[in-house]
This record gives sequence, structure tokens and C-alpha cells, in this order.
Amino acid sequence: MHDARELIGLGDAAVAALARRGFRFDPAPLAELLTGRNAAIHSGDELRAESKRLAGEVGKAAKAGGDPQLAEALKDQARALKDQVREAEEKAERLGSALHEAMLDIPNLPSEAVPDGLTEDDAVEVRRVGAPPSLDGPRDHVELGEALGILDFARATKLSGPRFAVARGAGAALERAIATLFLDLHTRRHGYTEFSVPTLVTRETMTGTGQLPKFEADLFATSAGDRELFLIPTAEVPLTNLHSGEILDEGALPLAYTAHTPCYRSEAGSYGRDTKGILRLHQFSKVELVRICTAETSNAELELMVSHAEACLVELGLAYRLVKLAAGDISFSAQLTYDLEVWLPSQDKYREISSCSDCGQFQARRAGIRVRNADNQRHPVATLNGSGLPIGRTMAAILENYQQPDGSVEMPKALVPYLGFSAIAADGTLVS
RNA sequence: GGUGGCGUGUCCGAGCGGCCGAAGGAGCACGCCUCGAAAGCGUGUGAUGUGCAAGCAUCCGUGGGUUCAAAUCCCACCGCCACCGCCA
Repeated sequence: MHDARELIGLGDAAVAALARRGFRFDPAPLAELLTGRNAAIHSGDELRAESKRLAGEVGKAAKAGGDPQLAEALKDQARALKDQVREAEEKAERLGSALHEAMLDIPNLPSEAVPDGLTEDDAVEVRRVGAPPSLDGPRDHVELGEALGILDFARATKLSGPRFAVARGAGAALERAIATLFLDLHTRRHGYTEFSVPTLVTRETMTGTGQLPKFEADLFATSAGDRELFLIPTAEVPLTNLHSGEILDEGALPLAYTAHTPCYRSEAGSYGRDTKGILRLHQFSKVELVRICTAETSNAELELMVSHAEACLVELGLAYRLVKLAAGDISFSAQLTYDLEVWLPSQDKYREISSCSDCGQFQARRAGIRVRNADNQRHPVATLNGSGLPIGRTMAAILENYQQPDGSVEMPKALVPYLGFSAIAADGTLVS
């Protein structure tokens, strides 16, 4: 969420910046709500001050044992004043919440560093790392996974419907090994603190990071009795909201948090896309990175976080490229986003595996996360989040990139200690 | 789910319906003292809104209510603690 005064003050610059991401912004009605609300607050304050003064006089009149008629007259005045106070308060409340609701629907401003364009095709490539393997007629991860007996889509559908997967034997072990490798990497080498967090969260928590109120259709929700909880689409939500409503000491920043959690997404609106395999599921698991820092350092922090996500791919020996997303393609809360795309031999192209975003102060304002600086001033912090990395897509990339002509799949060296085997033979047996 | 107790500032902890944003401690910051430190002494030390500012207003778990006036009275809810029941 933006600071209303600031956004309105930006005027045409804000309109232009939001237009870059395809959002039509009209500051006029907001400005009207803001000035109306402030005027109502002001008059309410004045009336209340007068009311307090009167109450004091009533007290004096009554205590002094003075004129009881005077006290009664003052009470009448005070009663009349109270109606006016209430009126002003209601007006301020009404205009204030209208303003707030309008503000909740306005996306973050793309940073100037973000390239123009509205689609993923407008992303700008930053660099390519590693060389895709040369494979003759590569099989895709679905074919490989089913042949090896480590992925079972038919039974997953039986259990839960489309867009779910079952991993079996070495497949399940592989998921577990990948997650552990990533967590070890981030906690031991990159300095992140690991968390285990709730994956069901309140509406308020979802609003803090910007998933709500606008994108309710993308979420799975649960209810039990009169309780309503949402399944997290990413650990970004609980990790970032860990500090909602808090004032942090500048010296404690940056905070670097990681968690491995299941993620749930309705995937509404992606009907035709990636219907096959484990690239796009309603439930997947992911190791997430979150950094909380001052607004001034968020640029550098984003570069750092991207390097941490990249390290996962380097560690696994997977070829990838880094792209900077176009203004129209970054997520609602982001002001700058890098995507990591891993090479997928079956598709003969790079596919998104990580999204690393600098949300600036946008989420912090919603969630009320602030920092106190040396001068005792308070400002919203900056929040960043990135996948580091999703387990399923990583597994798909490993299967496809490490497949051998004989139908077996080698395991990346970094995973062997976690797995206890170095390859899966074509018939599904493990090679130690 | 049942019964009882409790929810006040960074923490502990007082608080009679008006003089309470709130006593008193602790902590922290600064100053004095000291060769330096500890102790001691002094001063300061919450947040939010609004306003150029001075200021004004709001906040004592949350939301309602009573009253001219609520941290203080009433109601509901939430959370925490203890015991009981149930349970992975």
C-alpha cells in the first residue's frame, strides 16, 4: 500500500508509473477523500476538546457545591456537543475507510529500473549461466518420472482431482533431499534463519503482504465454525508478517528468513497452461527467502538475495538465465522483480523457477512493519522475497537435465550425500 | 468443551468515575562524580492521527454500552495461565 498523501502528491508521475504496468490511476477522487477525511478529523478534534473542557467545568461546578442549575445547564451543552462529535467522527471514519479500501487496490509503483512492456516476453535478459546439456530427443519429467516409478499422477488425481502429484520412493526422497540441501545452503552459507511457520493464516495476514483483498480467487480458503483461514500460496506470507505491527531496531536489520513450506494456489485463470506434470500444481513445496531491510538498502539486498537463489541452481549444476521482468508482469506488491529461469530440455527453453522481488515499503506499510533509526524516527521497512527454490520444479529440472541415453537419471553430486544413492536406473532401482 | 484466575507503557507493577498518558521501580540514553569503571546523584525516555508549527486529539487486550466525564462501572468477544475432559 502506498502512503496516500505521497501517492497523490506524485500526481502525473504516479499515473504514468502505474500506466506502465497497465493500471489506470485517477488521483482526483483519492485527493477528495483525503482532504474530506482530514477536515472531519480536525473538526472532530476541536469539538472533542471543547467537550472535555465542558466536562471539566461540570466537575468543578458540582464539586464546589456551587450552583446546581449551572451544572445542569453545562451538562445539557455537553450532551448537545456530543452529537456533533459523533457526527464528525462518523464522517472521518466513513471517508477514511473509503480511502483505505481504494488504496488497498492500487499496486506498487514499478521502479525506474524495470523495463517497459506488459508481458513476460518483454523481460530483459541479464545473464546466462551454465550450458544446457546436449541431449538427443530428451524425454520430459512426466515420462521419466512415471517410467522410473517415482511420480504418480493418476493416483494423485484420484485423491484430489487435477493438478496434484504423488511422489513415490526415490521421488519422495528426492523432494526431501532437495529441500534439505537448499535449507542448509541458506542457513549455513547465506546466513538465513530457518523457520517453521503456520501455513493457514488469517485474512489480515494475507492482506499484509498484498494477496488480499484483490486476489482472493487465487487462494484456497478453509472454514471451521465461524473461523476463516487461508492456505498460504507462499511462505512469503507468514515470514513477512512475522513482524507485522512491530517497530524494529535499525541495528537488527537486515533480517534474513527462510522456510520450507507447502504452498497452495487455485491457479484460477491458468487453465490451459502447464496442465501436464509438476510444473503447476495446486499444492507444491518451496523453500522461500525473505529479507527485511531499510528502504535505502533494498536494491543491494535484492541483488544479494538473487545470488542466494542462483546458488541453488549452481549447486545442482543446472543451466539457467536471469531476467528482469517488465513493468506489466511484476506482481502486485513488487517494484522490481528478477526471475530465474532454468533450462528444461523437453521444452527446449528456459522456464521460470524463481521470482525475486523487491517490494520496497509497499508491504511494510500494509503490515505495519517499521524501523526506528538512530534519530528515533520511524519509517516502514523494505521487504523482499524470493523462491530459493521450489522443490517440484527443481525436481523436474533435475530429471530432465540429468537423464541418460539408457533411461537412467544421474543425481547431482551435491544431492548424493542427502540421498544415499547416485543414480536411479531405468528400471527404478537405486544405484549407490 | 468445562471451571477458576489474569490482561495497564521496553519490562515489572500501582491505579478513588473527574486533577491519569497514567504512581513507583527496573532497563535504556545523556550529564555530574571518577585516572577509568561500579555505586551514587540529576535529567530524559511509548505510539498514532492532524497541523508549516505551537498545539490539539486518540490509545490502559478488542468491540459495544452507561455518564457531562471511563484505565476505573456494565455487556460481549479475544488472548494468556492453571486444573479437568477430549485428542495427534
